Amino acid sequence: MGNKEEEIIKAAESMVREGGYNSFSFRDIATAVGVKSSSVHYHFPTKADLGVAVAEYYTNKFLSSLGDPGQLINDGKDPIKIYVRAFKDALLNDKRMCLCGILGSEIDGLPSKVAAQTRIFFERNIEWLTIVYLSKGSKKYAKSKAMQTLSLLEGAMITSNVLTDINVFDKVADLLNHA
Amino acid sequence: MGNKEEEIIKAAESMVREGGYNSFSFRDIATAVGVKSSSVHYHFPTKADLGVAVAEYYTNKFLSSLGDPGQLINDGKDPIKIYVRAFKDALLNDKRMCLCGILGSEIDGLPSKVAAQTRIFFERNIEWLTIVYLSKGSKKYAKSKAMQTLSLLEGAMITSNVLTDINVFDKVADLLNHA
DNA sequence: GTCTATAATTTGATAGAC
DNA sequence: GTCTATCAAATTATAGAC
Repeated sequence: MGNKEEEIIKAAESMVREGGYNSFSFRDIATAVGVKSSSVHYHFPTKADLGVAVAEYYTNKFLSSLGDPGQLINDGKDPIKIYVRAFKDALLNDKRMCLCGILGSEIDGLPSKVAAQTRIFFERNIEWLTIVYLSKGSKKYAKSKAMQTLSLLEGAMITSNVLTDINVFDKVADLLNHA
Repeated sequence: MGNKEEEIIKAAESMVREGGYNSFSFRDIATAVGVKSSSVHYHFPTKADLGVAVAEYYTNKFLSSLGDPGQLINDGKDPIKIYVRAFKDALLNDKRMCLCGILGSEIDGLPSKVAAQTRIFFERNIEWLTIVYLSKGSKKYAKSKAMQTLSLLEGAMITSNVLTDINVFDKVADLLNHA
């Protein structure tokens, strides 16, 4: 991936996470990275292409930050703690929603290929969590637990953001310690 | 509220819930209710005005559908069951996200008065749930539990919508029965 | 209250020079 | 790869007739 491509994707990530897929234009992106909008179109022909690239970039970044669940378990670490921390970091460092949480909430209005890529974020996260819960012994409900954890944290980010109180995230996430 | 105003608000509600605040235009609304866009501006001078009205309308509709929590408790009903059911109804009947879940995820990109009205939805829902959890005896954690329940259900709607599987909602909401 | 007309700006996108 | 120039369509919004 060229340097400019990554710059564009990062600018777009920030803008989607601030106000959603329809909240920014190619000109906004161009200004942010110091080129003209036609140059952005050179790298990403359509807005949907850019949307797909951003969702894919974010998904890979997020999942690789988690590490391999099997490895974490072998190392005696608590993968759920790490998972919760990853969401909180997104909220703390970037002071923003989860990219795929926003895209997910808007999914019925997205171009189909952006919607498809958004779905992949959810599927890969559920896979990751399912492996963890399987290792904890809940054979039958591992996938349900995975979906609960993901949903709770997406919701926690929204509520925390709406109430502009970072402590809300911790209070909500604490449910995972008592379930 | 005039009849046309309500028609406009309902059309806008549907469109926001499909793709967010920036996914529709005054012309879209006008076409949907059979008038010209200038007529929509007559009722709601700016888009932010319409956004506020929609968020307020949705909040009142949702909370009055729940009923009074004290009354429900007195009647020996389970308010949490009713609360979960209200979210599921929104998903089932309208086949759409929670309006304020979408607006909440986009909140940093919304006009400030729309953001403020969105915040009110969250606050009023937390108040409602806090009354319920206080009655169940958890004095210290009632508000935290309220925020957990609201967040879980908002997340459940997103995940269920993204995976286009209504059963996901039930599986996620089931966490409330084991916490 | 709704219409026609229109303004001013923004949008996603393309053609072609350098 | 980036630029200038440009396009057609869409956007929010207003003025004024009916």
